[in-house]
Amino acid sequence: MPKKKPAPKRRSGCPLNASVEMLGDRWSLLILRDMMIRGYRSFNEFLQSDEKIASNILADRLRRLESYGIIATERDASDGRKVIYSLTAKGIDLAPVLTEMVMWAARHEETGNQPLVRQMQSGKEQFLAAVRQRWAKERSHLTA
Amino acid sequence: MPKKKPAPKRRSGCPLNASVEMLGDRWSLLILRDMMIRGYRSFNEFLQSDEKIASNILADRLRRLESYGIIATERDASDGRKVIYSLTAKGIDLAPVLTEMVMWAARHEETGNQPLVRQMQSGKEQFLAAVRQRWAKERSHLTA
DNA sequence: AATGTAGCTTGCATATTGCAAGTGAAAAGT
DNA sequence: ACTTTTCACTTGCAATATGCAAGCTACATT
Repeated sequence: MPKKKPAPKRRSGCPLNASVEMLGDRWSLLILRDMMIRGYRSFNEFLQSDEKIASNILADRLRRLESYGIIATERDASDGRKVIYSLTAKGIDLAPVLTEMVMWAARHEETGNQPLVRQMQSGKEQFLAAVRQRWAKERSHLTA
Repeated sequence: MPKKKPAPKRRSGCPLNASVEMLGDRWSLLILRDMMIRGYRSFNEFLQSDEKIASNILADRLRRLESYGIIATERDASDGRKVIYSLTAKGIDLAPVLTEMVMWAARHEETGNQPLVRQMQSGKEQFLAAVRQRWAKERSHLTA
């Protein structure tokens, strides 16, 4: 368990409010989905995602997510233009939140019946384990 | 399982995007928390909640949540001024989402160490069962 | 050297939010 | 009965956030 932040001034002390202040907007969770499920890691990949986020908003959200410790940025060693965005442990811990949101919408709304949904429904815990494992593998070069 | 809505035009077909379009703002989930966990049912109760939502925003969010079928409204039989807001089945199905968001923040942020958090951590499934049971009880007058 | 690419920033129009005050109908108090 | 409160909002307006198109800078490629 990583150390917790001393919490900036919030509207209330409720943990749900903390989550909402960090993630409660129309883009942050979609960026995290792209990182967690699709393996996106660069600015241009996020830009080209289905929902078509504007580049100024994307830049702002990446900055915010980093300031919360949910994602980390590093420069690409072999290409000085590229920035690599990756999930921190705190970010990967959001997997259960995303999973529940996907399952809820799949259950109550007419959405694309992506393979993702079936994968989640057929075994939530296995799905989460797979996400975590992939994440650990991708990070291995940082801790090695 | 209730019938799904034919989905208004969305930015994408991803179920997570559907969830974010319905719930991705700074207030909706807090209103649902108040209904689900605190048992709030009236406009004034929501207004007085810790985070101090503005009355125009509250009115707008209640309208939106109703339009999505997440909450229902009825007039109070014994007081013609009062409107009673309650969760639908679709709304109560958000309990796992709220739970995961609370547990995530409690784990990674310095938030008030409410009894709620401990209750959730000590047994998520029991907590969810309790919420659902309380909800079923409150609704019994409607289905009787 | 010229062209392309990645990750942004800037300017500006539009939409959303937040604050304070006000409204109308119904209930409670006198 | 009539005055005051309560409840669920609405309105006006300033501040903030969002979205679009274009531009910019540091690399990288040819």
